[in-house]
Amino acid sequence: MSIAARPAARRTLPPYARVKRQLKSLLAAGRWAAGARMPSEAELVAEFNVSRMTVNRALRELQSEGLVERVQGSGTFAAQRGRVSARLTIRDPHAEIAERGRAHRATVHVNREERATAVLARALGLPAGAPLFHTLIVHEEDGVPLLAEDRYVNPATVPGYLAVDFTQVSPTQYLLEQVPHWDAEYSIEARCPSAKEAKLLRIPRTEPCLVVVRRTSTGGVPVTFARLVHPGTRYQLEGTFRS
Amino acid sequence: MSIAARPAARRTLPPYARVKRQLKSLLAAGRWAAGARMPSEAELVAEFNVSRMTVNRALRELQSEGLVERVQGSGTFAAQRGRVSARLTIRDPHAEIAERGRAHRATVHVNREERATAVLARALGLPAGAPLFHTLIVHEEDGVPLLAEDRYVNPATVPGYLAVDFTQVSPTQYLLEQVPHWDAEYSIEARCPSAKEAKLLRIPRTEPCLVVVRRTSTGGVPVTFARLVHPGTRYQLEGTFRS
DNA sequence: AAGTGGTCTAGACCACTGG
DNA sequence: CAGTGGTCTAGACCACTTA
Repeated sequence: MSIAARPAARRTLPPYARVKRQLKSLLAAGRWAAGARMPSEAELVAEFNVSRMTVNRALRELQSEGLVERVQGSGTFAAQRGRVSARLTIRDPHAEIAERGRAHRATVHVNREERATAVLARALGLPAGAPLFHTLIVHEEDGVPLLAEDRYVNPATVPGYLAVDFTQVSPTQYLLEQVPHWDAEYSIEARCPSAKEAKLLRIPRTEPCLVVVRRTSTGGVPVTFARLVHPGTRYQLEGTFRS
Repeated sequence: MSIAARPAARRTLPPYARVKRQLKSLLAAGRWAAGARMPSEAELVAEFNVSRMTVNRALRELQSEGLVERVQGSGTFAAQRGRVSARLTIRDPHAEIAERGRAHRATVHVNREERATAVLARALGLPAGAPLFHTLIVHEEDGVPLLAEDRYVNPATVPGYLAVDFTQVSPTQYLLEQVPHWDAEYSIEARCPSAKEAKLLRIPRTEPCLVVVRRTSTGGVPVTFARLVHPGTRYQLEGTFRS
């Protein structure tokens, strides 16, 4: 046998991956219009000669990547085209800084109960004027401010929130422990900081910041609404994806 | 039977979800240190009285959410704590704008072959001075610039790239069709635009921009290196996640 | 009622890791 | 070598949608 036969390439793709790859190619090539119905699991079973669990896995993963939508009892549908789903990892600031071997310090600027303004009430699904918890914490790495974390919390879901010592435990970490299962929506944008934020972060008002606005809920009940402001020169989000 | 028994709550969670939830809670509570070994599939099978496929699914999903790492032949290990995995959807600008019912226009400012600088050569895994394709395209929505897309492409992977009419087909769309299976790394940061970018986007140099830098490869071969600059006031990224 | 996806199972074979 | 994860299968039951 020639030693040059197969340098280091992987053998054959496993069946579920082959199904996935084929469907991905067809989706990318526009085989189905957005929203159009795709072959059923049974049809794919016949076409690829694999078991239903195998095509099911392929389709489930395509769904989790946002490439198809599936509706029980109805079918599998092509998602909007030209869409790439990426995974973004959001770290707890304390853990992230500690991992780099730097010193993390959190300064608590606000930690109190307030009454919900109309906007906040809507974001947290509470009546206007309802009590809610508010914290404003600045995280520093080796004395350099990296993040201003302005957060509102629904008291009903995390009653002990205000009693936590946030110089020791970050809100993210505490909330992850208290409410392990979330749904969230977030948006990321570039903005100049408000005057207050600039002062807290000790940057000029003209310095671009990465602003992450996040709203989380658990089982349909809103939990927290947070605005995370990172100085653009000191911080960036990173991620990977596969398509 | 009382009709008030169960208003609208969902029934019992399916077994794989219960396994997942339990492990998530324990992970969040710090039951295993980062990198520590977690119970094997066989142990979880015994503990939860489910089949191996069921715990396998739970663990696979936790892995895809970045909460555990799995090594064949070795075991399942807790990932770093305080980590939340989010899904970010990156849309093709043409499709995104069209979907809003707005007019999309792409202006091609650069479309040529160039020689790789040292930095670009490294990013694309080419020797310095190697030829590569360069496009610089500005996307407008109803006449307002939304994105400056500065992209370098490895000619070996997409030889026909320069011949495409990018006023009709966006690079993203074309590349998705040509190279359906990617790996990518990206970073997101807030920056002021360069003088050239400010001019292209018709914004002041002081306006914060969301800058996405993305490097993609297929099967280990680099394909493209892109810098996407969005005016902060006109664009934001959005996403969802579940934990 | 028929079709579709959601899920579970019991057993199986393989590849890889570790001692 | 034993233990671990990676994957497949054939059949099953259920819930939901559609007609």
